[in-house]
Amino acid sequence: MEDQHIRNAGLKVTVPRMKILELLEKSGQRHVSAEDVYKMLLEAGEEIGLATVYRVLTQFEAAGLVERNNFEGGYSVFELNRGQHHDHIVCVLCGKVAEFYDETIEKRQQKIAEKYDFEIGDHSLTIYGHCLNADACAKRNEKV
Amino acid sequence: MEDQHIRNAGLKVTVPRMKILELLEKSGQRHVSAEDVYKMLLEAGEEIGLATVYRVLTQFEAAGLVERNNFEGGYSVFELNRGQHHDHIVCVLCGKVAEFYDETIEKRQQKIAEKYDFEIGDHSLTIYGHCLNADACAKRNEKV
DNA sequence: CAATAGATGAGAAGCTTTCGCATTCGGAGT
DNA sequence: ACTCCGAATGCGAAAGCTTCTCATCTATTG
Repeated sequence: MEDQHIRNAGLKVTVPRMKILELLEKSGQRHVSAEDVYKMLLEAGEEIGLATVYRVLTQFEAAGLVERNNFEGGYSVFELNRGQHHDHIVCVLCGKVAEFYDETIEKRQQKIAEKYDFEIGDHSLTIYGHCLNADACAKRNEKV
Repeated sequence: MEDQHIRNAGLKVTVPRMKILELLEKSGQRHVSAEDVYKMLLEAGEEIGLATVYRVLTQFEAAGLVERNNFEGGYSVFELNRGQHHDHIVCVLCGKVAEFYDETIEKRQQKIAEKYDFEIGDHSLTIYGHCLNADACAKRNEKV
């Protein structure tokens, strides 16, 4: 159950925390921002403050429940930590994110980290590019 | 000459633009923020506005003169585009940045991009980790 | 050297995120 | 169930980075 995850993190099981965790589970592979979470919960009729969303997401991150990614755009996005490590490829134009796992890159990455005296943490590698899927990207191009 | 670079970008050759470009050249491999540039120029006795620094850096980026990186920390850092492609490994604690180039990763990266219908642009890949160099990182740990 | 389109600086404003504080709530012990 | 205390919440204020507005100034062209 979700409440155990929260309890294990040393946090009290509260309505906002449960709702946020449920929402992240429902979001699947989608990467949501704090604002997204806030708005979705408001629309779902929940009474919640934006500050709480930020606080809870930060706590969940510290507890390893969620992962935070700072892609281009000036804000953070979050996704549930499902235990299976993966990296991201992000479109710098439309913000689209795909997840991938590549053993070769994983190994080379490790070598490079050693060489430069780094230790790789959880979320570690992001490829930036432009996605060629016209739908999403075209829209952004017009705005920019 | 630097002024030709600016001219080629379709921009007027002005004092602020020249000073910013010179400063980036002097900064070498260091990754500087807009605020850094602003303060350095002020200290050097230049009369310049922060808004101008942001504007010029954005224009230089669009012109391919500089590269912008959004590492963790909530702000952008810039470096001169020297034509030689490289990627970054960044310490999420102290912000230290190292540059590297790895042919193997470069190829795999390309494959992954194709697979997910992406096109890789200029600055494309960032590895995040913790640097093990006690000096810099220890300082940040105290603050956090 | 004059005209004009473009660039600048200063401050206001925008956006994401954090902080401070009074109020409310979860959960351990009775 | 009841009480109590520390923890959590929501709100508004505030902080940090970045962009916008606009009046003034400047680089370029003829």
